[in-house]
Amino acid sequence: VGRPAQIHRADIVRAATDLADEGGLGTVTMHAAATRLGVSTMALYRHVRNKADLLDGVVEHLLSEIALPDPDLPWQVRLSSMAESLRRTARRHPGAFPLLLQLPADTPGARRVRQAVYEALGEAGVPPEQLVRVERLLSTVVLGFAVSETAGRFTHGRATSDADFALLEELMADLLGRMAEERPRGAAPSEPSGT
Amino acid sequence: VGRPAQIHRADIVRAATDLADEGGLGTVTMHAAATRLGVSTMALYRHVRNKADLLDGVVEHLLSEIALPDPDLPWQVRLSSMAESLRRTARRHPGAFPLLLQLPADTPGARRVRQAVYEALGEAGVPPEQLVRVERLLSTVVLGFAVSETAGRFTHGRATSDADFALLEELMADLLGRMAEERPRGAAPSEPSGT
DNA sequence: ACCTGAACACCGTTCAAGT
DNA sequence: ACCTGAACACCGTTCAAGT
Repeated sequence: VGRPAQIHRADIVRAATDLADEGGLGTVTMHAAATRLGVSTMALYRHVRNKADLLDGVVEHLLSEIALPDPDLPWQVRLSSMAESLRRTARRHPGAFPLLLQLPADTPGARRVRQAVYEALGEAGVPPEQLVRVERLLSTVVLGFAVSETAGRFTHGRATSDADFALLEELMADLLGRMAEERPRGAAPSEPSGT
Repeated sequence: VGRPAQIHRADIVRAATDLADEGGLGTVTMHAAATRLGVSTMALYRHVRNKADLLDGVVEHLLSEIALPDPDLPWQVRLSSMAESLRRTARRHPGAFPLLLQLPADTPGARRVRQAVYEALGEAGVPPEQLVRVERLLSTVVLGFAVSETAGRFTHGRATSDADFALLEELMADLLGRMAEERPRGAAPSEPSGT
């Protein structure tokens, strides 16, 4: 009656994330995570509902690593820096990252990032009724790129990836220019910018 | 000595694909595929090297379903029709499709589609030394969209997806316009077109 | 040549039992 | 309250054996 917990949910999530990054998603196992924590497999079930819940935790952990930029920076810089932060997270977690593209993005961590994108897009002049749609499209494009870059569909080196991403950013800047016909704002309209 | 085979690789691949589409990738099991074919689990190992090889087969099967358009059609129509065919394949195989984004695209089936895209892009006026790069970017964008649309990251209906995809096509048309500065070809340059 | 039974080392999960 | 041992129903894979 009243034993202090030896492990916490965050420990298990971290162990699972590390396993995925070291050996791929297939090596993420209740047994392996428990062993890594020096505890029996069954002990995990006091802290996570089941394996699916554990993987949700991993996704949430990845999202929490995406840095939100200073809101006082110009919107182009903010979008661009969030996209870079997402790519860095993907590179840090090549095994676990593909989960992001497959789970419905409706968790607190996902909303946190999305909200910051909405604000930048608003300043960019995207009309409010188009915000949801534009964010969805941009995040799909960036996520798809990051997963491809990370999960092995691309085989070339970093320099090529960076150049490709720069081209993708130009494309997205074009989209923003196209969406922001009303409400002119202080941005140079044809500058290769955001997200 | 000399017993006629009861099952063939194609049967196993089809069974695995059906399982994935009905119950998700997690339900694809050597046991389940064998049961579906009315054969013992171990019989499969005469026709596929292991489970990874089976999943490669599934990817190849999906790629084979992407229809290549008549080469005499205008390049815009061809790109657009290949993209639509890919989306249809994704919708037909929601469980298995995400595999496409994660496996290196270096199989005969992948090359077959890629080659057709190269040809269309060439006619669009993309300079030869940019072909590989542009194709890579376009396929990443379309694949990322199709996986998101299919694997549950989006929760809205078909109409919204179609509208989003139309916007994505405009984006890609912008890219082609930007890449095709030399070698003017017979295309209307600002028409919402390809891939 | 093709298929199968038995076996092995692993999975996820539950439940009663220990402290 | 937290952890564990034993147990169950499942995995992928190998190998010797059947026809």
